[in-house]
Amino acid sequence: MPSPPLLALVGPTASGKSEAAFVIAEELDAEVASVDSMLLYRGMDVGTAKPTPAERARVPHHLVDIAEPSESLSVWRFQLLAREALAGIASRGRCALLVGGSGLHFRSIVDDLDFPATDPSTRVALEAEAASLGAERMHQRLTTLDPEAASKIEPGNVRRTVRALEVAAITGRPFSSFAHQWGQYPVERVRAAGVTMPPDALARRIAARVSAMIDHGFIEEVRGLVEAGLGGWLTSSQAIGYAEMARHLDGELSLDEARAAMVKRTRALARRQLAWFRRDPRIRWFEAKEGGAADIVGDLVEYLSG
RNA sequence: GGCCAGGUAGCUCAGUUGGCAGAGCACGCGGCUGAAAACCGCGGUGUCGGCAGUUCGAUUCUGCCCCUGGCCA
Repeated sequence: MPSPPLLALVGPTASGKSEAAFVIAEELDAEVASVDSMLLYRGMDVGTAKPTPAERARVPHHLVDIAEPSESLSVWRFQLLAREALAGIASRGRCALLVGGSGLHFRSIVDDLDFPATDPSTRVALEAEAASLGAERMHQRLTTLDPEAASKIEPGNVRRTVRALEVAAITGRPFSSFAHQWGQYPVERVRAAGVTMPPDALARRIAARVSAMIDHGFIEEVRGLVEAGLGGWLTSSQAIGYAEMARHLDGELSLDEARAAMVKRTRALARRQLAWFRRDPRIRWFEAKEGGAADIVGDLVEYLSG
């Protein structure tokens, strides 16, 4: 890890992180490394509230627009690319400002998580088994193979159960043996500021942002992506708004229903993001009001510049 | 004004032959290592419209009142 600690600005979606990040990065002469699982995809701009090219020309942004929506960029690959990006920033003698709300991606950068390998054919076989046997039977099998992992994964969670079985099958090691660092949060690695906001203020910002997206070409953006093949189990097709708007274009949902679903999912996302970051003891929290993180940028700069 | 239907959780409603009120959604909380904006789990938050009456006990039965919707004037 680079000797000046990594700087980070985290928090729930719609809290104004990106906006504040420009100012902070300029103040601190930093480059932004996005920690966002959806900003990775090219062409998904409006619905992800991606900083515009003009904004990104002002301050260099990394880990944005590095994959096609038709591919799924896993956390594992994100970690590799993030390390490259960070090395590049360090080689320029600048410091990196991590900005985003994807908790696992954040930890993949600051905590050197060791993601065990995957194998498509093993995965497919296990998924087929799970489909016929059911989640509980797979979970029972995991209990005999890796009791520790099984105790942490809910019996109804097929996806994680299958993944744990897959890891055991390919690596010969129990899935749980890869999670050693999970409960550790090395403080020296990162200086992180977190943005919170009163729940009702955040809810209003989310509703306003969803409406603004729809007014600024989101429907056209999704139409184009669907025509280009977005759909199925692609990561990109599960992004909030894209799934709902595709259904609207299919005539399954009215525009108002799609809008309401977007707001609902975004609020649920914000809650989960907060739950994720809340227990990271490294994060120093700053409460913003209706105006979002931009209004408290002075405090953020002061803390991050240490 | 008359007749009918209804008033129970933030919303839509169920229910109690009279015995501490319950579903879905919303909301809150939690978990998380190669799909993570994914995936999974936990939690009922309440003057049962108001005031009287009957009763050991009323959200439930009775009376009056208030409110909402529909139909008729």
